[in-house]
Amino acid sequence: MLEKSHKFVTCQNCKGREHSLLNHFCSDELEHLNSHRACNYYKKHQAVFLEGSFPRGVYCINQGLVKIFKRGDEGKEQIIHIAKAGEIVGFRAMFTEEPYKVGAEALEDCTICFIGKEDFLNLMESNPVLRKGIIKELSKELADRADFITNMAQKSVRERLAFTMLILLDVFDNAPINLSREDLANFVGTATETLIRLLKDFKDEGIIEIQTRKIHVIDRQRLLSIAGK
Amino acid sequence: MLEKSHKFVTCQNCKGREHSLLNHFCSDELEHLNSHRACNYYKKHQAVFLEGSFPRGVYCINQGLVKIFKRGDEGKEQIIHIAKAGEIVGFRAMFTEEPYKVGAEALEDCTICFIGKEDFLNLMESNPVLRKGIIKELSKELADRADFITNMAQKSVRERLAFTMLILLDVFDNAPINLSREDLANFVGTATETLIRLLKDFKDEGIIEIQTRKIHVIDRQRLLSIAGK
DNA sequence: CGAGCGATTGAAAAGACTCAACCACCGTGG
DNA sequence: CCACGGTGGTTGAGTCTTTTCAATCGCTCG
Repeated sequence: MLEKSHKFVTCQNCKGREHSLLNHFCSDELEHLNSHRACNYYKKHQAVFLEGSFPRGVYCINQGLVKIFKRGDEGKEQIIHIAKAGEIVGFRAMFTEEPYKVGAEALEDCTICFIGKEDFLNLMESNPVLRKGIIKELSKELADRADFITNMAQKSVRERLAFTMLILLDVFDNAPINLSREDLANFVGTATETLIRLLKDFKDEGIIEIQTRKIHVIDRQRLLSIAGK
Repeated sequence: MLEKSHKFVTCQNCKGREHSLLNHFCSDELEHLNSHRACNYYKKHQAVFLEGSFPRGVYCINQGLVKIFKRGDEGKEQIIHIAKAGEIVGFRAMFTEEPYKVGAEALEDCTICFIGKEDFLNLMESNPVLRKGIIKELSKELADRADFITNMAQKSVRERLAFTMLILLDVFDNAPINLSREDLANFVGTATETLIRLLKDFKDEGIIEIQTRKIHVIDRQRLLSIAGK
């Protein structure tokens, strides 16, 4: 279905937009935005943009999940963020005028709209609300990452796993978490084997249920207390 | 000296400004900026702003170093950044309209100018170059933090120490690094004891020289290769 | 039905942390 | 001027977490 449906996506009918940075537009602006965008279909595992390449615009997720990650020296991925419908990805590097320092890849089949750099910058120039929204968003993410850094530095893998699962609960809208063990490990920042052992612990403690790949969170409260704070 | 000198600080004579976000102003703008600012003296260890308090403006460092840190659940600090002369600190939380998620504290005696929230936002509103500079800065820091996260997740303490020392080499303008062992450990993200042991290793390997508190980097190249990348 | 990749388990080793004790430097007050 | 107390720095030993490596299992897709 999704393979074709991207042809019918518009800003006007975009579900994600309501909760996004682009939610305040009047219908004229919306039409303008809509006419400067092109929707594409991305297959699971397909790259949205590559670490090291130059930004040509921004990507607005209409449907699906996209992981934002960085490769360490040994090639191991560290997942920095998982973006869902409504989120715009790839605009940070655009502002720095440097190549992407992170990569983005579809975690599942996605429909994603592209807005060219010029168009997007013009939009920002003429639209103070969008501008403020973006600045606010950048600032929020900075705070999130300060948190992330602190967690990485001070928490055990078990605590970080709990913390990560809480994030994923939100990303997956309380539906079962559906990620490869490797991606999960790369988000938590641990070895895949360690992650698997800890998942088993959580299962034994009745915090989660596991269906091969899918993880159901049973006891959210418990996760909160393990994650600390 | 410094105790009095803050009374004579102006935007016009501020050394740091040249390399800062506020470097492109014409003399009229500079005068305007200057008249909306107040310079204060901060003693070593004095708080610039507190985690949890509400931003009332921004702090522009005229002289000295300021650590930006976050407390983990057990109260241990994680240093996120060390800001030096010319840097503006505390504007991120201002944009989110939420309390500070990090704290800031003088690492040495400092002179720091304060610009009120309203004034600073007005300045941004009327000055597109400043605005773009800020957005660019926020984006750059996001990329830096993605790096930081990846380092934390994937590098050994030894590698992180090398990486951190390279950052500090810049912060201290290639002068000896002068931080408490605890602060250093809290920047690297490790226990103080572990940090001390690793410093000794570096010393034994001829990479650094230690004078009680001060650390001289002898072999920058070596640090680069240990840090990886 | 077989190949192959992702998931899982086990055992051993390494890295880092904790705790406890000790040292050294610095400023204070007698 | 020196003894004192305190903080920050250093060292050692033991422990625990986490990683690594190797091997096995079991889906899923062609």
